[in-house]
Formats: sequence, structure tokens, C-alpha cells
Amino acid sequence: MTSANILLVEDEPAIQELLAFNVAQCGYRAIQAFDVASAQTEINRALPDLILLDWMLPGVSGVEFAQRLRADSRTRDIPIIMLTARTDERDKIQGLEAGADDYITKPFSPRELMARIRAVLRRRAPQMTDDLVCAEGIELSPTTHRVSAKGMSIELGPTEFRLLHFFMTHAERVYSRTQLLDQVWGDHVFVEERTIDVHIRRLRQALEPSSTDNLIQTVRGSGYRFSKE
Amino acid sequence: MTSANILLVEDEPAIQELLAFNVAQCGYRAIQAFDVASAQTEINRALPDLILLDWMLPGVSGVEFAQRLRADSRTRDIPIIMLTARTDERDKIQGLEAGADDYITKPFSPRELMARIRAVLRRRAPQMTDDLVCAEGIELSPTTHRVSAKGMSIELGPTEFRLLHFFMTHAERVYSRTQLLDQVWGDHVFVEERTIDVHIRRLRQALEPSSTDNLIQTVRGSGYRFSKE
DNA sequence: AAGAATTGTGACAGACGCGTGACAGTCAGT
DNA sequence: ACTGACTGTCACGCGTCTGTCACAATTCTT
Repeated sequence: MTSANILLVEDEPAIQELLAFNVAQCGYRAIQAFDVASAQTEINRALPDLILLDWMLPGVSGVEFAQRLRADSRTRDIPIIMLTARTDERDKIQGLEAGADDYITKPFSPRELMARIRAVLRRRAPQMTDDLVCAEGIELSPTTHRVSAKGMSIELGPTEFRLLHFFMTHAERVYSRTQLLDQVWGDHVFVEERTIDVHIRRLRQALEPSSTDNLIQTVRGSGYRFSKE
Repeated sequence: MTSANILLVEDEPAIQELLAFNVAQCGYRAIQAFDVASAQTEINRALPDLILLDWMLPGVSGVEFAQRLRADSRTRDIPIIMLTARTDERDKIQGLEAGADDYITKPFSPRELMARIRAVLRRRAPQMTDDLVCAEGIELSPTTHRVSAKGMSIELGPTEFRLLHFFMTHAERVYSRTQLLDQVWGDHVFVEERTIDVHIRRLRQALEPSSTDNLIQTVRGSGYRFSKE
């Protein structure tokens, strides 16, 4: 556990070296691959504990590769951090939908990268096979992107889905609008704080018919909290 | 915590002023330096909480300075945001390799700059694990923002909550109205001292049904005290 | 005991935070 | 291009909180 094996899939030599240097600096073992084919070879040889996957790759793209990894039972549970130069929000959603556990845009600070690696590795430990998130009578499946309560299916937009997902995995605690922006939208996104109010409302509205009231509580002056009242 | 010190290292006076204005606008303290030498002087005087560092500087470049800061144990952990006019990708990588935490290209919007500053400072802030405060049979949780006594939940407004929180963490001691204003309201706000009497009353009223009487005692001529009588 | 000083209490207007509906812009699929 | 879904932003209204006052109640002083 102390020295996890991290597979780096990145075609650009400069960035590859930068990654390898920082990863090694933190006490992890870096396994380098410059394309999908060699990455697959490394995986066949030994399953890594984490994969750092570049978005843009020659031949097969990172997204395709991620999907392939998720389809294989041997690699299904290996966490993936996507690496991309684009700042487009759509990419983020698509990347996460493909099965990435986290997402980081170039340029990134080495410290941020390390923080995310540690976070993902830590998060992975207890969660493991946990495909289904349950809380307060609601069931949410990150992989199938489905939500249901009391047997009824609930339709949610991408943002509402991520918001609910975050709340369900962080119940009972109050989060400020700023924190929610960081956690659900991401650091680099500039969005008005009041926008959260609107999404909270939409989420409440979507949950209302099939769930007990007041699952998402307003804590005046502080933020919001997800709990059973 | 409330007002972080931000060191601005920028040789161009116009931009320097723009930075200082925006930084001050957001409640941070701006420390201005127009070259690396004076920046070092300021750092020696007092360690800032964040450094905004221009890429191009007369004499020693920003990158070199960043590397020097990273090499020094005293300054190693101070977050740096690089400021540059170039959009070259290589520069970004080089800048981040030097240890910058984030990167912003001119021209930048003040809003974006502020967002990044906040993001970096937030990322830097220690995760508070502090959870439950117990005193005199009352339980108060800062993270969930909940209060209960004898199994019963207690509803409090924001100010009453902060007031009770302060009392519970500073029990057995008398605080004057002036001290309470400083500690609970903040030393920059101006409110009548008698206002405290009203909030004390509201707090007593909220605690009354679920707690032993006289938890908040009046010390005539001095102030108030939180204790078990 | 009377007066002065201090605190408790009820009421109130304004400020503030939040909910809500509407709207424009973007993007995917047709 | 035309839809329809989704998102971010705004303006408006409302309820709650909050600071302040006036007056009642209490305690201390003389």
C-alpha cells in the first residue's frame, strides 16, 4: 500500500517525464507507457493501482481506452485520472462518464496532481466494489447513471446527478456554496454562487414526488445539508 | 484566516495597481514588490499566505525566483500563482515545474484572478476534522450545524449559533459585551453593546425547554458566563 | 427607601438571505 | 436549421433574522 504502482499513459515525452518525476518524488512507482498498446501490455503484465490517462493519444483515444478498461472485469476497479489540455466542461462530463475517477486539466501544478492521486487512492480503499450508493431511501448508481427512490425512477440532468451524488456520499454535513462549487463543479469553473440555489431547487423538485420532504435542508447563512431532517 | 496576506511581484506599475486594487477589494492585504529583491525583503519580514508572481521581471526572472522559493524550507509551502502574457504551452509546463500552483495569462479578468486566488487559498486551508462540541449536556456540531440537548433538537439562527458555539468552547469564564462583539461578531463591525443582551435572551429562550435553567449567567457590571450554575 | 445603574423584555423596521419563475445561450440529436 | 434538453443568470417577492429602541424589572448605592 505504501508504494502504489501508477501507470502513466501519455504520449508527449516532456509531460511524461514531468509526471514520472513527480510520481516518483511522492514514493510511488511510475510505469511509463506512450500509447494505448504499450499501456495494455503493462496492464497484462501486472495490474497497476492507478492509471493516469492522457485525453489525447495517438490512435485510440484516452476515452475509448477508459471505456475498454471499464468493460474488462480485471481492470474495472482500477481508478483512472484523466489528463487533458482542454478546459471544456463537456469534456469533463464525458471523461467522467467514461469511467474516470477524477479529472485534471493541463496545465496542472505538481502538488495538485499529487493531491488528487492521494485522494483517489484513499477514496478507493473503502469504496471498492461499491457500485450502488444508498442514502435516505435513495439509490444512485454512478456507473449506470440511474437514480431511484421508493421503486420509482428519477430523472436527473448531469449537474443534478453529480450534485445528488456528492450529497449522498457526504450526508449530514453542511456545505457552503463555495465548497459545493469546488466539489461538484470544479475549482477552475467560474459560476455565480446563486446558481447553486437554482440547481438545489431543481434537485428538490425532481426528488419531491418520490421521497420524504426536506431531504436537502437549507442552513441559513451557511449552505445546504443532505440528511433525513 | 479572514484576511490573508498576498505578495504581489510585478514590475509594471499599472498592472501592479490593478492587482492591488482587486486584491484589496476582496478583503486581502496586498503587499507590493516591483522586483525580486524587494519581494525577498518582504518575505524575510513576514511570510505571505500567497504569492502572485509575474513571469517577466527585470533581472531575475519569475521562474528562477519560484525555484528559489521552492528550495527554501521556509517558503516551500507558500502557494504561487504565475502571471504571464505568453500563451506558449511550454512556458506553462516550465512554470508549473518551477512549483507554481496555478497559472494565469494576461489579459485576465479580475473575477478570474480572484477565483483562482480563492481556489488556491482554499486548497491550502487545512481540512477541519473538528466535529462535536459538548458542554453542559448540550451537543453542538460545527460541521453539520446542528444543536441538541437531552435528545431534543434545538433550532438557532446564525448569530445565536455562533454565540452558543463560542460560549461552549469558552465555558466558565466571564466575557464582557465588548469581548463578545469582537469574538462572535468580529472586531470590524459596529453594533450597540446592548444588542448582545437581546441575543442572549433569544439564546436563553431557545435553550430553555430542553435544558437546565440558567446556563448563561449574567455577571452584573461585567458581562455573561456560560457554565452549570 | 429612594434614586441610580444595570439588565430583561417586547415590539418593530429594515436588511438580508433564500425560493422561485422566467429567459437566453449552448449543445446534441433529428 | 429546427427542435428539445440542459445550464447559468437575473429580477422579484417573501420570510426570517437582526439591530435598535422604549420601557419594565432588577440590583446596587446612598
